[in-house]
Amino acid sequence: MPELPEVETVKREISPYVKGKIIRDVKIIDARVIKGISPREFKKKLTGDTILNVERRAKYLSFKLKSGKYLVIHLGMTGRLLFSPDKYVKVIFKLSGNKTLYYSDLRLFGKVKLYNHYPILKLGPEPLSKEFTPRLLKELLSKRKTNIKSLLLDQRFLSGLGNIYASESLFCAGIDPRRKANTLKDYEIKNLNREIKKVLTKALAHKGTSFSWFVDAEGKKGGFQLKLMVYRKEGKPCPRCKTPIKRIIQSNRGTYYCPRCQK
DNA sequence: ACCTAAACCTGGGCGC
DNA sequence: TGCGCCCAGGTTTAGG
Repeated sequence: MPELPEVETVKREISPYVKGKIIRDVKIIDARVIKGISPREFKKKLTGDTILNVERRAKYLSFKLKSGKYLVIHLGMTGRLLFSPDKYVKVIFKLSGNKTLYYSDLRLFGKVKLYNHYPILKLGPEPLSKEFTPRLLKELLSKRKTNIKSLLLDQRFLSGLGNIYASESLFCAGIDPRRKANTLKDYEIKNLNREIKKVLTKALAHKGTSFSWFVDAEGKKGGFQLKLMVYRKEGKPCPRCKTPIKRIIQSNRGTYYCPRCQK
């Protein structure tokens, strides 16, 4: 489900409601989502602690706790943080002020983990940060021989992009997803850098993309699925030149692109 | 060091 | 209705 814009949307929605709240109780419905420690330990360590704030890094949400610990949640493909339960609730956090936060996850690719200290995650730069410049992108690309699409999905290279926004950014930049990373020209790198920022910013303004799974904490869908150019549009006309959109497989993931517009 | 394929799960949608 | 297949917003691993 969730890439940077979706995770950021969840963060913005839940922050005001969970900040300053005490975790009164933790109920674990399915222990498979809890990583690193036993469900008993998890519940014991968390109960009574206070949530100071919520941050997003890449596709991770981290809850900073008063004790100095960090509760880190990755939504995987179908993870949700909700204020009302759905069919697939796996963990229940009872908070002070009569608020309950539900972690729901159909496919169980998500992760809930408790760190004793600030988590060190092996992640590339944030695409919406000032640090992510054409110059930095050029530097990162220069060492890599793999295709540009797969590289954009690699979180150690650049963090926050997923399958939707990788395809969309490459379309907007007019770059063929099969191109070897180190063969991109300077002007293409500049375009790609700009389009990544543009696509993510726009998606964020629409509160993310919702096909079937993504909803925010209030259960509301995003709106960016109406703005997609190529993603999941195989056979449909390219919005720019009307050539049918193609779907290919790269690193076991579907890639959508226009064979005419993307060189 | 770098790259790819498969594994982890459950469900929706389609053709027959 | 049902079966079998393909598809799905992600990450980690095993192996070349």
